[in-house]
Amino acid sequence: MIKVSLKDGVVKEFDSGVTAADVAKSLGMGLYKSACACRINGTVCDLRTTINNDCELEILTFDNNDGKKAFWHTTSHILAQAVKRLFPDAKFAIGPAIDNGFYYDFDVEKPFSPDDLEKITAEMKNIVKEGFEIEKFLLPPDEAVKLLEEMEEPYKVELCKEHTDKGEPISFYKQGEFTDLCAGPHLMNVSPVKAIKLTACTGAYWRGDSKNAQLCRVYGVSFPKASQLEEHLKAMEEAKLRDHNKIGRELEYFTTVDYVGQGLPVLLPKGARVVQLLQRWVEDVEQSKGCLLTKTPLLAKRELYKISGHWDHYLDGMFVLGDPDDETKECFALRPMTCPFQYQVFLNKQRSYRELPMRLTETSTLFRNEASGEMHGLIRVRQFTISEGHYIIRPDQLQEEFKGCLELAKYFLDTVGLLEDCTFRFSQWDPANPNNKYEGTAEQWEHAQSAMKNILDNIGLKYEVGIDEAAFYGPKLDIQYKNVFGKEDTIVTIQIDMLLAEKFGMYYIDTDGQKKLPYIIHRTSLGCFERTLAYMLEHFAGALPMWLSPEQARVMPLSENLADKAKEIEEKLLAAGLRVTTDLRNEKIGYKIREAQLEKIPYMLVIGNKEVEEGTVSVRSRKNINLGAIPLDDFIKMAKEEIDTKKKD
RNA sequence: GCCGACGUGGCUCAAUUGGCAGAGCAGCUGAUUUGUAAUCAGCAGGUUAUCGGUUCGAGUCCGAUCGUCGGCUCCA
Repeated sequence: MIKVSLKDGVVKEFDSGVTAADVAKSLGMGLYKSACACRINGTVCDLRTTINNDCELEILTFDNNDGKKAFWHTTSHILAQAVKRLFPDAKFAIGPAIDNGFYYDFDVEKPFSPDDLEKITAEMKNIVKEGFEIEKFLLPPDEAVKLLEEMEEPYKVELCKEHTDKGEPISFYKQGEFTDLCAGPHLMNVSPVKAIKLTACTGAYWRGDSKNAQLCRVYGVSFPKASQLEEHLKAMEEAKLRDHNKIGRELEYFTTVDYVGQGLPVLLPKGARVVQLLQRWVEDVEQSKGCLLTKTPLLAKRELYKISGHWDHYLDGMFVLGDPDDETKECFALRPMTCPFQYQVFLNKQRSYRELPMRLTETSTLFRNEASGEMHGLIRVRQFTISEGHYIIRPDQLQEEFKGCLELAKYFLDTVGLLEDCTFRFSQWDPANPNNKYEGTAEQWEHAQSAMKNILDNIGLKYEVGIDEAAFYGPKLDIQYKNVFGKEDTIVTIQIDMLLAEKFGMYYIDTDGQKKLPYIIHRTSLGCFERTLAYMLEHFAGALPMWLSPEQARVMPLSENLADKAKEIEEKLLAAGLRVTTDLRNEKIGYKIREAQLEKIPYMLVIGNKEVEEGTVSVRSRKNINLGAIPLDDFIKMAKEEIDTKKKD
């Protein structure tokens, strides 16, 4: 007999060799039926896993993330089975579960059309009705390869061969006539997959390398119940209503113009105002924390980028003015990064260790010639302005300065309401990167990365590791944020650079009178203003906090007779430093309110005869709360407090 | 750059198998002088993204370009 520890400390005894599914069944048919996978001593496994020793066991249902993933992974196999039936020539690549569903990559002559996807969905439903049991079997590596070769699945053969040198058996899953190489885990049966939706069909490169063949990737999502699928699709639709690319245009924060160019948004007065407010705030806070503001050129000669390494590593990403290959003529390029420009401030004269840390900061406009398919609203653009900084430090100052950068970024992100949804990624190099992306020696990289790891672990920061996500000169701590579609981008990055100082001959005279190389921390504090604004628009669904609202209050007289009084009130509010307009149009109050609500104006101040007599304003907030008549001075006081405290909603 | 979807007044959308480009909102003009999410009437607004092709005839079919959206790759 073995002892199995279950949830809440319950321990039950079973015969050795019992499966996790048997244990689930013994706990109740309800649990058994809804079980998707299990966790044995912390490892996610199949329910068909046999248990031979004492262990901790958790049964995972669809409510659990790992349970969901098993459910979705099985759905991806059902998708593959349906494709095999309808398109026998399709070759199969990979088909994993992802955060919000699953996908499967196929090599097909012609990408699937929306019509094809409908047919495939119908076939998937048939397969679910056929109710196949899912069986797992193991083969020795050579037999596994042989089977996949017989199945004429070249991609699978390639995947399988990578595991053969370990000598361990290779696992396969089989449902009805369909067999797939797979590590699992999977459901016991296809039947629970009741509600399926194939959401998209796109291109994706084999092994994520654009040099490889492009495959046809089908995305989908599935649920045990139709109602859950409906809820999910509804939630997706609602998320799209917060899309900054939609509301940012509707609310007149920005626009784009075909003949200006892709990735070159035009900030309209409201967008420009918010960016201005953010910039002033960031610059002021940074300087109060010991940063020195710089203003450096937006372009430079090719020679500067040759020193920095950007010419070798980043030429494709730069806007070059002149012929880059004609060495006899001057050639300029718009700057894609601030680093080499800001270093010139340090290089201006000989520096002492006493001057370090030298914390340089700049509101820096950058230009990157991104691939045409990459642009997205304000999140991914070709010209953007970033709160960029380079801290030139002594090696012994690394930990403290790095922590300072992180604290600063967290303060900014928290104040604008985005920190709670951020995640942290420790981006490391990949010594095996095939494109010769990284500068420096393995020793230098190990040194920089272990220094960063120590700092992160000392702080106790929770982070994920991203291999091959580093900058060409050093490791990064990336602060990541997801847009309304679930796509993740970097909002803030803090990087340790032990390489570039030497390239630029940046030395300081240390206490011993010797020239020493400093370390450099590259960091943003609030990231790029356009991107941060985009995320704020999504987070707040367009209703930016009062302190950042381009228009904080709107005065609305009930009739044109009160226009003079309304203007007087507007003047007082403007004098108090509030951003206010007056709606003098000859319209009903309901109409004016409706427009102000749709524009997300924080406060609407209704003025009638009663208010004029009393010296009050009737205050309505955009949260649909009528605050009633308030003395004007009291409203000003209330508004100023909300602004001064940078209240988040 | 690659894969897929898409592009009709400022916005949201119509326009039968290829057969007169239309509506609501917004705008302008006038009336209305208003109490917390849309007052009424009139007027104007279009080389259907651009260029080319097929056709008696193209918003509709074909090709190219530009742009938008979702992925891939890349990246703040």
